[in-house]
Amino acid sequence: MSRSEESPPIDFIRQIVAADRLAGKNDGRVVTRFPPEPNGFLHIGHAKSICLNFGVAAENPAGRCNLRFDDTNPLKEEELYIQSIQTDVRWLGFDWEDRLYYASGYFEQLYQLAEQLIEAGHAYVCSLSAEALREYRGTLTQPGRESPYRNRSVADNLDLFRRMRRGEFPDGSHILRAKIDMASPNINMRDPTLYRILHAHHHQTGDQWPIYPTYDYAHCLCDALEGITHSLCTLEFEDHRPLYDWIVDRLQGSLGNHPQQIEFSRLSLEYTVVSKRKLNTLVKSGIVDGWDDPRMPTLSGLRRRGYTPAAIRTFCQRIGISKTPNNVELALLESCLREDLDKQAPRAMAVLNPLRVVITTVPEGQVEALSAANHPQNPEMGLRSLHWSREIFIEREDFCEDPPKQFKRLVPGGEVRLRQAYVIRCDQVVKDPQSGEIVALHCSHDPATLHANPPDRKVKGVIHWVSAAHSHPVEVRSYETLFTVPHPDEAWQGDNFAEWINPNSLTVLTDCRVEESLKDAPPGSIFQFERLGYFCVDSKPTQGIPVFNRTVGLRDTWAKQQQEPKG
RNA sequence: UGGGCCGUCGCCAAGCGGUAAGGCCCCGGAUUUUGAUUCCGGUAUCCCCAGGUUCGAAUCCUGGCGGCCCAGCCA
Repeated sequence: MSRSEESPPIDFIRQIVAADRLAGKNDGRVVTRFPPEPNGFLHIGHAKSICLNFGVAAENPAGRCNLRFDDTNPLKEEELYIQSIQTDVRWLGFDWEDRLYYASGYFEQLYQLAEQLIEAGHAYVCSLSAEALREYRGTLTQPGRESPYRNRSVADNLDLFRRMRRGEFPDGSHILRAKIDMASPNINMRDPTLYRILHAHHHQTGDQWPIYPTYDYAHCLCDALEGITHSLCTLEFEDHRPLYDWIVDRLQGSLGNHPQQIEFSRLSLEYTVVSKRKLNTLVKSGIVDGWDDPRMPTLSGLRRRGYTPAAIRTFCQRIGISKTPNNVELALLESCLREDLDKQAPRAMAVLNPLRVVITTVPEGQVEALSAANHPQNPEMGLRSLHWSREIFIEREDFCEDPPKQFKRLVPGGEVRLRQAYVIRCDQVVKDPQSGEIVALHCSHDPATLHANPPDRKVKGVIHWVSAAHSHPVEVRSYETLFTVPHPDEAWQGDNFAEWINPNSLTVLTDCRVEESLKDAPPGSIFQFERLGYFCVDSKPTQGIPVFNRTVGLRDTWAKQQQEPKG
């Protein structure tokens, strides 16, 4: 565990957990769960919940966190997601050991418990249509009305419910409802639906069930059945807590424990959306390449982009846990990323927009081996070799004929250091006679400057380079945010999202060169291209030249200065 | 005009009646063969507003204002 992950901050949830343990509540046990619905890929918002739930468990002696698929809606869920979710949670660095559960694994128990509720007069079968049900519910400001089926006898309810289970009724013809209070100011308490008829194939239970429990009914009971002590969820479930408690209270005799639901605010991140529905729209509309497109905030997208699990964990720790509505700046995520990558990533040189440079002082055919440190601060990362020869490439923007003030790169007649190599001077600029475009530079090098600075003069600039003959062609994909506005969730109403899509979210550079040591870098491996940023080898197989994804740029104070209007 | 929740620096976020932590961003400066990293230093007399209680309030009380969530047989 890295330094930045040493001491998790004590947020209000951890305070409650600590106080409960001190008070001896739940015999000191701390059991949490991460309960995703397998209807999409996990994203950065889920990471917050995963880090919280697994984190709280890990911080407490004998604490445990279960992974439980909340699979009560077969219409929306798929086996595919079950696999990807497990991959992502493991990748993030968490382990549920042998505690992998499914809400569907409790279907029989949930059914029996429902019969108990009916027998105790707490639930009834309602035969109102969906539309009628809506009318009877009332509105935010007006109370609802009691269903005409509300006072069916226990025997009738039991009979009907059993027949629902046997599959005797068509979808939508009946539901099982809790008998609570149609006049409650909390709409969730107006006789909420517990079971619906759905003749649908379930990815886990097959065609065993023609009825399925709702979230409100299943979630609290699964928690209780698993011995969850602290059921952590996002703020929108706050209004459901009275129902959660109501159900568990009615069935307490059969359950034995009563988990405590605690809500925290969900993550919202600048310039991105974190809603499965909206992410799905981006995928379906072809705006992105898939759920793992490097621009997506999904864990699979972030992984492909080059984000590390440690960076995401640190991020989740730094944003904290609270109930405040938030919109976290991208800068914080990127800062966590750079912090981790700076330590981890071996350095290398790559030129994204090559400009040919002929070193006239190096004879044709001469090659000199140079060695370079893989990390400037960490000698343990070793050395690699580079080859110095007559023709090299430098970055086009590292040369300027008419430089702005403070420009410390290469200019006509001026000197710069080539990183890990010699100081060169630009003697001649070669232009295309037709277009006037600069096609090459003729430079001379100072052979005394390999590991030493010239004693008689100061060379301010250092630029990166690759040997023309020894470097390899690669494609580089550079990314920007998917949206042009910092709060796309607010702007995105209905299907107007196209107007907020950033047309420059992907830039493909096909004429890049990387140094020789990167020739066979495996997919997923990540490097710092010096002076440019962090880049990783794309993990999707490609035919043709290798593809590098730009994970994130280096902090660039020069670029920032250039953009700013003077004064 | 129903109910629930939230409001501390540009963005997160501590604070739990004793006189505003920290991180990110930002601004200086030092070191640097990455305009990177690292390192120093700076940045809320004030905590949505207005009253009140108190020797003392961001923390307690009252009243406002602003924001978010809820009317799926979704989760």
